Amino acid sequence: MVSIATWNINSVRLRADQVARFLTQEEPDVLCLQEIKTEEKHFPHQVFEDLGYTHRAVHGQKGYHGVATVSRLPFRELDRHDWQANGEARHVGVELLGAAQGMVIENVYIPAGGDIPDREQNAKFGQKLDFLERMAFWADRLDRPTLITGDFNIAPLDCDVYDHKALIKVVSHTPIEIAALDRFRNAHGFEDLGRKHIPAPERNYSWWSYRTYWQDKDRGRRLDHMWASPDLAAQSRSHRFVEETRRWDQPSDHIPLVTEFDL
Amino acid sequence: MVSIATWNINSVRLRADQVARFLTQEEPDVLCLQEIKTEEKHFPHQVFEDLGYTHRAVHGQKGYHGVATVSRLPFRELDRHDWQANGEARHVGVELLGAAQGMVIENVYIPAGGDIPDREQNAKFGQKLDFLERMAFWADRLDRPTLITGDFNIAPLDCDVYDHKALIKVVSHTPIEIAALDRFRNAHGFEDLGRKHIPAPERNYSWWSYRTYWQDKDRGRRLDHMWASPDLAAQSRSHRFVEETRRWDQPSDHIPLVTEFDL
DNA sequence: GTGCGTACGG
DNA sequence: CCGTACGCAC
Repeated sequence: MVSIATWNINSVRLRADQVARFLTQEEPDVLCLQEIKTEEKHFPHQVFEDLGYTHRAVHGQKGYHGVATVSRLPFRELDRHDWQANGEARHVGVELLGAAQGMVIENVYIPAGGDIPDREQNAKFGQKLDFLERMAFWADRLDRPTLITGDFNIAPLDCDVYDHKALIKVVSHTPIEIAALDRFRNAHGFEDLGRKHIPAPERNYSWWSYRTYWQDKDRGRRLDHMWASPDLAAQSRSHRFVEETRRWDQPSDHIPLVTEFDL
Repeated sequence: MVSIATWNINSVRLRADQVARFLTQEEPDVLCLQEIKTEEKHFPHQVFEDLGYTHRAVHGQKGYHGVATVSRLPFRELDRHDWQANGEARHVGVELLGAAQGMVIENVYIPAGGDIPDREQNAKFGQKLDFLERMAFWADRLDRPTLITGDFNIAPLDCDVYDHKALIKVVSHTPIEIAALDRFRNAHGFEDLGRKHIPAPERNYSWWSYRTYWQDKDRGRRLDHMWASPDLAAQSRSHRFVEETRRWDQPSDHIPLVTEFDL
């Protein structure tokens, strides 16, 4: 049994203790972090080292974005794709060794895309769509059991947001983004583990805006995902979202997801 | 018995809980704060109100400087001098009413003066000297029992710094500043209560640089003072500096002083 | 709302 | 080193 977690931590330095608490409590074999918001030289390596997460691939940059994959199983780092070719740190890929030999874990932070869902008016939205197209091109050539996980910044299903009709024109839930995400998924035939294990239309949010935190309206969206190649998906045994982190002090706006695989 | 305290708090909002802890523990009748670093509209009034400090004179500004005098004895606010005439909030004066009728408490935050002790090269140093000259002119006309207290940003005696020879050219301990401070003191005949009660050359520091905090060299300076008119000084019964606040979490770089008067 | 960079003052 | 303000991104 191998368990893999993902969490957009929104600053790994500020929340190093929360990450430690999560790792101690959930004991995943691998944790994929997004928005670490630091260069590797300031990554809190010791916190992970002390908890047995001695294998780490940190792809960081100053202030924004940044991803890291930490593991207590040995792995080999494969690549760091820059699908926008703009130098942003949004991906790191590793291949597990040992017990889970051969499993590839792609950790990605897809661009948020700005506020206006129109590439003429908003270059960031165009970049998000282009990023997804390039990911689709890349996925088409994948030929190994792959888990791609992270913050996709898209809530694809109607039931992935608290109000489908209200959000259909809001970046993260527009038809054009969802179509681009679908092309990417179909390019490899990924299976959406979130909805394999928690079937639609069940509530399954992973993100809540800080701006409406104080309200208790539960205005969530499912922006974080774990997608697996068909053969690997068949080996997934459980999947859960760890919502209690939201109730910790100064929480991230995202919660972690954890999947267990029979391998 | 009336007890008066002074503390450069270095942000009263960030350290409102530390101020509350200090007030609960030491129970001074009056506390003079400097570097509150906030406009009055964001001053944590309720914290003081809840502890019985229902009389407050807050002279704040956005981001920098700012002084406040809080009291559980009634007082009347007298004035807010702007000796630099540059709009900075560096002084507030009050007159105690009731039990301690007639005692005037002048709360002041003298400019730090920049890094270079030369008014040709460093305008801030000139402003500090000018500020002191204007205070001397003002002090010459005082005719009531007055306590002037706060962060004077000058360590006048050789024993008021950890290394007299090393600091003689460092702003806060240069002969020209000390001479200006002496003129101010002599203009009214103030008595330095810190050295009345803790005679030179006894260790008596009130400030340590954040830059050398991690060292434990005790590189302190006596920058905070309580000076009294001769008649009032004769009524002072005890004086102490409350160094334990330095060991609290995220401490101010200054510690509080407390004086008790027999009146 | 909450994070980080930068700039400024100490 | 440690505060605040501001701008930017999400």
